[in-house]
Amino acid sequence: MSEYIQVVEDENDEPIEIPSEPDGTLLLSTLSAQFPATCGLKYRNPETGTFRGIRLVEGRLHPPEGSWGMQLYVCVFPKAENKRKGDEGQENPAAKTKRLDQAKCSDLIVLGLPWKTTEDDMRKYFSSFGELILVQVKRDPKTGGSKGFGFVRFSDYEAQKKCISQRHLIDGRWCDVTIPNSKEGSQHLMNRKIFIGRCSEDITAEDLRSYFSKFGEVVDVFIPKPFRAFAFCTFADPAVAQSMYGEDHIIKGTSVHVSSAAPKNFDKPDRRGGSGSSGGGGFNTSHSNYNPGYGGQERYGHHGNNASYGEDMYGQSSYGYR
DNA sequence: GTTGAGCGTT
Repeated sequence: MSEYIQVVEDENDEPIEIPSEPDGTLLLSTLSAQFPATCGLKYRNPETGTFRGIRLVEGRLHPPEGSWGMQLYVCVFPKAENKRKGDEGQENPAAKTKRLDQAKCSDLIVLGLPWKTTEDDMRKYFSSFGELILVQVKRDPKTGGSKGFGFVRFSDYEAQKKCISQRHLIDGRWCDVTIPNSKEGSQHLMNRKIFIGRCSEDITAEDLRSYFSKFGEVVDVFIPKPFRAFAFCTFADPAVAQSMYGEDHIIKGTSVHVSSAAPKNFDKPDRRGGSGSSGGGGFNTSHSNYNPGYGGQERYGHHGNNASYGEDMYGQSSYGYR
């Protein structure tokens, strides 16, 4: 049964009521719609006053005793920066302010631009979100050809938030906008996406699109070539993606398994030495290592595809490489 | 055969 759950970011805040799903679980996406960047919930054990963590499985938070009740739940945020061991005891009120202070605009990377898109095109498109103070298309210095990505920066943080919260149809291709090299950024991109495992080779991108469109608007399908028995499907709405995590589906007679799309580059498990925290603040989590050895030279060859589908079939070319 | 692809000459 669906119910409303009282949630606060900080124990002293006024609660916001968040709806659970019909099965009683709370989608992390529902929670993060009200509390961006939150990664979980905790509540105080009434008997001891100690915080208890809420179980999180496949994007769903599970009620502690079968029901959420009138209990107050407190958001948990990733990575308590600034906190040395032993400091845990005091929740200083500055903590919240600190997070708010981070709400500054940063450069945003625009991934997946059509080769033909120019800075003027980008400016035209993105200015609808707010005032732009940077627009760039990255090009090969020799050929002058676009590298298929660029950067924008807004002056208004609300514009930035809006912009990174959705996919963008630019000159006929779906593009992602996110914080460069940041874990937050990649998480953002992942939560609209499902990983489809156990695919058979006869399942085409077209099959996946038409099948998953039953559940919500599909904005992208990706099948690695050569065949590797998995695929990705991106929905316009993160809630659609997250509601499917953990499910099995039959497509063309094959049982495929849907789970969350993990970032390609996972953080190294061991971080040693002082984290090189730049004093500047902002979203500078510099710990994503992006595949240094990869050349990506195919991108410059040609646009012809040995993939199954033409680039214009859906107005985008996720079916080829690129 | 269950985790792609793209990250900035300033």
